Amino acid sequence: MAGSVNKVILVGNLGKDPEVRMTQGGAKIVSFTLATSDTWNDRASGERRERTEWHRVVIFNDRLADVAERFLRKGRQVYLEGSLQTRKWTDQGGQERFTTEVIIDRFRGELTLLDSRPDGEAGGQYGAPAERRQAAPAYSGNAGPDDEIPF
Amino acid sequence: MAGSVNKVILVGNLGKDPEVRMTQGGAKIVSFTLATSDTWNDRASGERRERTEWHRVVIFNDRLADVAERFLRKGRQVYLEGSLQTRKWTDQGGQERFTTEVIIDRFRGELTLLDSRPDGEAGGQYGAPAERRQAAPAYSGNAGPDDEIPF
Amino acid sequence: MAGSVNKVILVGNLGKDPEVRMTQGGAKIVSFTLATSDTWNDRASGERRERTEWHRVVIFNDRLADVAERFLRKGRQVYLEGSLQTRKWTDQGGQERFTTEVIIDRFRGELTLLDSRPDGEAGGQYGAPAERRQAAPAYSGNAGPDDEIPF
Amino acid sequence: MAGSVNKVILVGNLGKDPEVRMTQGGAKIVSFTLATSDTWNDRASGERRERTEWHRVVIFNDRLADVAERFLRKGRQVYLEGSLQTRKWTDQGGQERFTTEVIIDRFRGELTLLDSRPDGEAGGQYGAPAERRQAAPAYSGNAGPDDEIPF
DNA sequence: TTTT
DNA sequence: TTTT
Repeated sequence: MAGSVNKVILVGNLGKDPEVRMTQGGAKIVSFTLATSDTWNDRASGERRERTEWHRVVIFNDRLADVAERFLRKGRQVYLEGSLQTRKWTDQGGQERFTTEVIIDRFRGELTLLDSRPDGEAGGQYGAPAERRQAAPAYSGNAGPDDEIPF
Repeated sequence: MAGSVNKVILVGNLGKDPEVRMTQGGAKIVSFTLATSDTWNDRASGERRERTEWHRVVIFNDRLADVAERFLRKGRQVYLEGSLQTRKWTDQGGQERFTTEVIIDRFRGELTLLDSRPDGEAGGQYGAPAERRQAAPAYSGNAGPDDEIPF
Repeated sequence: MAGSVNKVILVGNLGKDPEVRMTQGGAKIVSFTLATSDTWNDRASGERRERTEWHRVVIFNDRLADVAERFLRKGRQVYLEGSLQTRKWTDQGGQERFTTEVIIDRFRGELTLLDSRPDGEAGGQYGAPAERRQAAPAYSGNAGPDDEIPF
Repeated sequence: MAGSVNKVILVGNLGKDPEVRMTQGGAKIVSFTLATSDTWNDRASGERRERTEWHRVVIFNDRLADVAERFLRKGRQVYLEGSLQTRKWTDQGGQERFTTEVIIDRFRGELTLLDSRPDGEAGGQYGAPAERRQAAPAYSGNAGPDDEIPF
């Protein structure tokens, strides 16, 4: 392959609080769904139409998994970069299924919180835990190692 | 929605010649699969690993559908931008299935051919039709209207 | 040229209200500066460092120039895509100078407002004019033509 | 800053072989100019117009600086991601000048070679050194640390 | 000049 | 399931 690029850029809002799970090896994996929305005027009717797209995001990168666990909550707006990956799995009936996810792993991906909320007004609006209320609410980072992350 | 972004950027190679179909309304739809590839050294074994990801791309934009039909062929390397869309369909057994595609439509998307081949050396390498051999082999365009496309 | 890509993606805040000017031909041109910021821990001292980068953005696209004029104000957070262009000019001393700008023109570019403010709480925070207070505060659009813009 | 993004994506060709220099601290810095090109039909005359844009790229990331030094040559086509940075300097007359560059540093950036050339046909076309002729000609990497780079 |  |  003469060089390839597989990149997704999303700005959207979390549909729910993220799910956190640990691998047997002790690595943290955080996943959530992110909504993006398009609105347009229908050509025929002139009516305003809207379509919401739901994206499944999975973070394998240890550091960004930590950040996601601490700062991401239902409703929060986020900018992220990841790559597309389609995973095969078998359903209860033994049928092959495919699920496409946006992956942030140790190689690639970024996560930036966009709608920082000052302490006072956060008001549990996003179910923010203690950490978020105390920490700087805006975070930005890429998939690099600890000492190379600008925050 | 306080502003959202849904963007995919891919550089890869077509797995097959594109498929062209027409809607009842006479619009052209072109679809193809695009391969991207990652290679890395496994942390444990140190072995070189490779993973190819296949992306399903669908072009609803009339102009870019034309370009894709004329210039894209199996193996050809392309840069493209589109947006993610997951479509629900029902399989033969009546089961709901989901397929995620990269959409280039009248609103958004770009297509740029990267591996232009001068006439002499094309040699049918990509099954290029007459048009491609005669036309300028590198094309770039976005999803805008006819007179706004830079080519 | 075998296909090329020239794309800038920025999320930042306007340093001032945008400037609007008209060409002799009656086209509207809107320009502003956008701040992006990086923070990181210095490797040697461990101190937290910050650097703000200022980007000069110029919108030649009629539709997005209108949107920018109506909705963008000092402090507002925006996502945008454009392309890089370096312009030569001559200073008062007759010396050649170069300025690099992020261009949104009739061919390419996008503009999405990220920090929509409901009427009630906008509070003149961004000097929002009457239009903004009345209109839907979140806007998203690309450089396409009128009837192809999703808003 | 409530989260910001400063990203440039370019696909273009090197204008010259890259320049390599070392800092006093022993870090390698590689810089080059990259051409991107737009062609369009003029609205008034209908004539085909072309404009080439030159981008100044500077790589501070050790690993990618190595890759650039070894594999990049005049004419080579590359995909890269970096961030915009405007640097102030003083010319011989004591006047302040500004230069905008695309930076790939230890925090952010990617570099992917697009026009891989098999050994046989490279033919010194890009002044490829011994390494390039022997090594896998397609390379892709991001700004992460050694053991996290997929190649 | 923004923002946190 | 988000958001406006």
